[in-house]
Amino acid sequence: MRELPHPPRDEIELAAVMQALADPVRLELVRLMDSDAAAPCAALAESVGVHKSTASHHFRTLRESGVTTTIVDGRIRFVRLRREALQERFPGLLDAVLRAAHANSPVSSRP
Amino acid sequence: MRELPHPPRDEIELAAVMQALADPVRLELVRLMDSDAAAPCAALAESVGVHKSTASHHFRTLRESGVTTTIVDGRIRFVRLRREALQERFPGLLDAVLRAAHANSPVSSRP
DNA sequence: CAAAAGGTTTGATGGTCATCAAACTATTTT
DNA sequence: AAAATAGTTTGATGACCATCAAACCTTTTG
Repeated sequence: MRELPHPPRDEIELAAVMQALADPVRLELVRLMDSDAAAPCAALAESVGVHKSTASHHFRTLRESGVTTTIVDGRIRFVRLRREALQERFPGLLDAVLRAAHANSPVSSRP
Repeated sequence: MRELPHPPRDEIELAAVMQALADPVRLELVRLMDSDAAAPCAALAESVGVHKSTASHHFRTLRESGVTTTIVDGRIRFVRLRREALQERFPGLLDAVLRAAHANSPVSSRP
């Protein structure tokens, strides 16, 4: 059970976070992470419908920007949002983005 | 005194706004707009130190994403943040970004 | 009218990025 | 030991983007 490297809280950069959250696929991934806090990468990747190498790239971008942290358990990776770190570094930002992301693609409107 | 076209409030897209705010130069521009609500484009462009055609491109990106509105007065353009529209569409998002941008910038501590 | 001022538009250029496929690594299961 | 699982890495490709320079447009000023 080890953790993949990510930037310390005080070195998280605004432009990098904004960049990470500016892609539709990554926006959808963080929306899913917000709803299901402990989904493995594979499940998330399948939900958004991209190739696994593409998903891997997106998870790396999110992690290196400081948005997520990744925990390796055997051959499975769990990704979760760095809520407290982001709240301390950029208060209200993640909450506002998540709220907007949920409003933009409501789960309840699925047939 | 006419206004350049921009997307109506309900058609502003999250990914487009995030994209617009993911560039360091545009982030600096909106930070300046937050501090000085009525600066003409030329002054802002000079503050961030880019070529005027580059500045023009950035102002267009901000306007077309829904972040700003532009008013033409003679040969001068005034750009301002669409605060109410953004607050209604994505509550708290612009505030959080502006707060983060000000905190990140060593120049002045508050608007 | 001519010149200046404030921007926009149009290339051209270099860089970054999202995507997929294929090969690879590491762990677990059979 | 072999196969399956979960992902990463490494190209390759095509798209988009930030930048500047030069020409252009519109409005104001001399």
